[in-house]
Amino acid sequence: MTTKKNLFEEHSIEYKIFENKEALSPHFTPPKLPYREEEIKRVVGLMAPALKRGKPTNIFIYGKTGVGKTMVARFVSSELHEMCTEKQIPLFLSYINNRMYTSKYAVLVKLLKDLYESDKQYFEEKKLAVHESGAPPTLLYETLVDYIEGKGVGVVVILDEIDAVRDLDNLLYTLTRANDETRKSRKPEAKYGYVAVLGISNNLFFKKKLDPRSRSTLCEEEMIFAPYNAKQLTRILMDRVKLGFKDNKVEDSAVHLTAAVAAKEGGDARYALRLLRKAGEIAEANDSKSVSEKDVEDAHKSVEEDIVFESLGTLPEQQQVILLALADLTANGTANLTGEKRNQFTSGEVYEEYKKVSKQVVKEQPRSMRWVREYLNELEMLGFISMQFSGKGSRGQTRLVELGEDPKKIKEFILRSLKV
DNA sequence: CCTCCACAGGAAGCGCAGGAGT
DNA sequence: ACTCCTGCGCTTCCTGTGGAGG
Repeated sequence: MTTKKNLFEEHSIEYKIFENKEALSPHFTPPKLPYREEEIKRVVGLMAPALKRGKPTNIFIYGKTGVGKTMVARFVSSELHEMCTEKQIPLFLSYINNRMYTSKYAVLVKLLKDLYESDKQYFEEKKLAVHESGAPPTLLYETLVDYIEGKGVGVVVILDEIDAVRDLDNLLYTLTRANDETRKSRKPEAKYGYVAVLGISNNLFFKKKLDPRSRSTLCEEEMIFAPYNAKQLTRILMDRVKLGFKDNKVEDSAVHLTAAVAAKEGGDARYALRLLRKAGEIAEANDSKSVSEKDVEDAHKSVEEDIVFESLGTLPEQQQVILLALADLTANGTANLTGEKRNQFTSGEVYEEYKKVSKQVVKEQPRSMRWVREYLNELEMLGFISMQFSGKGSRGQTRLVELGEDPKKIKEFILRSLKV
């Protein structure tokens, strides 16, 4: 006897444990942000001038992943936007994730596109063109200034993961110059306009690389978000449990364990939620009547692997090849004269291995050493490897490269991701 | 002390894709 | 349709640097 199965059948199953799975997703904005009241208050204070048609203070927010930086920024700015709309104060809000827009040029194009989307009418009336890549940068800049001046609109740009912008100095200079220009040329009848920047980063050290002028621009006001501790995470999770799960489907002990694990991982709330969601999925799949500690433990392992694999998979192919080469070196543990296993390799050694792997595994011409050094820097920034200068003991000036994760797993993941 | 090693990272430039201006 | 630009990914060339070797 044939059982006809609809393709969508498994997606139409009613959940027994989840009430609203969305509430556990990283994109969900909860109605309340516990333990961030102070930070919210401060950002509100700094942005408040917008309500009097003044330029908000530029803000730089720093903190590890999953400590609510983006949430606070988006929450406060959308409230501000709401209030401005109510009071009929022109304000434009743009959220840009710099992981996707990694140059001044790309950011400018994105910003203009957003402006166009929100105000097509004005753009067409004034015959301001929307530019795609290829347009001269000065033209992009002029369009931006024209719009701000002509409309007298305040523009608040949230630059998330701002450290990913390669020519950040240049970008900040351009944006602030737009301010000076609109202010200078303001005729009595002209309306007020400005660009305010809210930068977010989880890498404090990048600040040192900025040139002093752009640092003082960006960091007019600096805020540091501390990681959540286990107790705070528990409360955050409890709130979400109420929203995301049916009543009494998550054991208290499971929540506490999740919070404890996430606290140890650096107080990352996003991680905690992901863990809880995975635990819920496991419980759901097992047809359990509630989420238990055991489910959280199981989720811990699989989430850990998911995260590594996901981030590995988004890397450019050549960077994956480099990691593969490094993993090979580390796994084979090329013994030195004294016979001990090494896990650090000079950039030259990595390059030699990379050349081999690139030709053999991916049938491709290896990149030049100069460019591989650039790749290595990127991989370090992303935390896949760590590097330090070879101090004494080594001849010449080089850097020692070390893999951050277990070489066997990296190897397995990359081979899977490259499909070879 | 000087020189050399083994790189680091800046500068210039090249081919390409793709928009602007004509 | 064309020429002129620009950004992007990358190579080539180059100067800088800190310890090792003589």
